[in-house]
Amino acid sequence: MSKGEKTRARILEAGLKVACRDGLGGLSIGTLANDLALSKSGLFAHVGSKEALEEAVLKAAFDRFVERVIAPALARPGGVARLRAIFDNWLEWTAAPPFPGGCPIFAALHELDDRPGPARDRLIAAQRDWYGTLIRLAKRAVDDGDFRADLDTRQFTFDFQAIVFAFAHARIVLADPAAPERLARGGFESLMAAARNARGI
Amino acid sequence: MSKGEKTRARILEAGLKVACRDGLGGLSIGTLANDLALSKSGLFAHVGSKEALEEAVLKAAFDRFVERVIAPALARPGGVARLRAIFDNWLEWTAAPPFPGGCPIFAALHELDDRPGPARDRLIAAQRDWYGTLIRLAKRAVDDGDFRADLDTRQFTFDFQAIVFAFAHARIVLADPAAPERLARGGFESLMAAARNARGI
DNA sequence: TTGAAAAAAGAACGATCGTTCGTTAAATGA
DNA sequence: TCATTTAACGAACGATCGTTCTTTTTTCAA
Repeated sequence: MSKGEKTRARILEAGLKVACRDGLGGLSIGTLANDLALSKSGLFAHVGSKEALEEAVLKAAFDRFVERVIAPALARPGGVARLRAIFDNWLEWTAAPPFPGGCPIFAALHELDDRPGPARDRLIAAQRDWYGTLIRLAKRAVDDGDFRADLDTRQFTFDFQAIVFAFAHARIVLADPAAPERLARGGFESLMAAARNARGI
Repeated sequence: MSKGEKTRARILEAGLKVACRDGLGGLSIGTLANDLALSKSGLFAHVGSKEALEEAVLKAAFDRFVERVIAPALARPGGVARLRAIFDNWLEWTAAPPFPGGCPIFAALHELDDRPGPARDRLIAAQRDWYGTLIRLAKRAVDDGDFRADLDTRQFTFDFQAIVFAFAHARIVLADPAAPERLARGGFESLMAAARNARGI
């Protein structure tokens, strides 16, 4: 790893931190350079442009999400076990993202949803992949015989995601710090129970 | 209505439009003044400061939400009818907020969640009120005899909100434009069915 | 119609933004 | 060790940011 690559990694790490707290729009080449004890132009040379920096930071967020949420879950056997692991990991990711401040991907989604361009396209494509992954896992659970054969896997995925989004919201809003997780797990178990095969699992 | 009041109303309307598209952070006194064919200083005199402008625009968003989502629903009789009306209105609000670009309140929540201050406090307080309103309506539905007596109204409210959040997300992400509403209504009917009194309604 | 009050304009401020350029310092491979 | 590539710096740019003044125009009531 050359010096340049090392510096770039430091930049993306610091950028991810800022993005968690203030979103992609909160990124500033000047303040980022200050944080890293670099000159503005020195940092600029590494990233090429503000837009490229935003994209690189977003990609770093994706990589982290895969590493923390998806990959460990896919190591589990079977659809249900993987779905449960994803739920756990996702909740933890939401409660404690790479850096304090909230999920950077979720923040980017709200920042880019009305700013057409390649960054938005890439982000939406990634979200569709995510949808697809969850649907595939639900189908797998059906094939495993753990979920009902007539389960609407799209609806299941929608409801699955809904719980996590509401969890993220409740964490910000509700006064009782234990409530969000309790509510999210309550909703999740109901969802799983409703999806279960009649014979139970 | 004096001239000043009229101009201020125009400012807030235009500000709300910008906030829907780019969030509160996207507000700029300069560009806002340009849009309204005003001078920067002329507009500034009306709002006092950037922060005050953000707060005023956020308040305008709240007022609009009450007007479009809450008030019409509270005109209905009984807890269930009001919950159904709120769901319908909220979905429509999410799909077509005052101006194109997404719910300004939701966007503000993500912008302010890590920026302590009176604006954040007011926003969170409003969200708690909203939670409280939904819980109260669910209790009302229990009292009406339409919902199960042992219903966990907090869990119901959590699940209720979850569906709308997932709807907002799906609208941005999913390719099929009809899918989000279909999924949201599917989830909602399941939720209502599970909450219903055994005797049915 | 006149005169006070309110509204809007205009110019300038310090700061920060992303970006470009030319130059210096450091790392790297032969 | 030396030559060359790479990394980082420093200064400056035009633009925009929120804000503060002073001045001009408009509104509105007596």
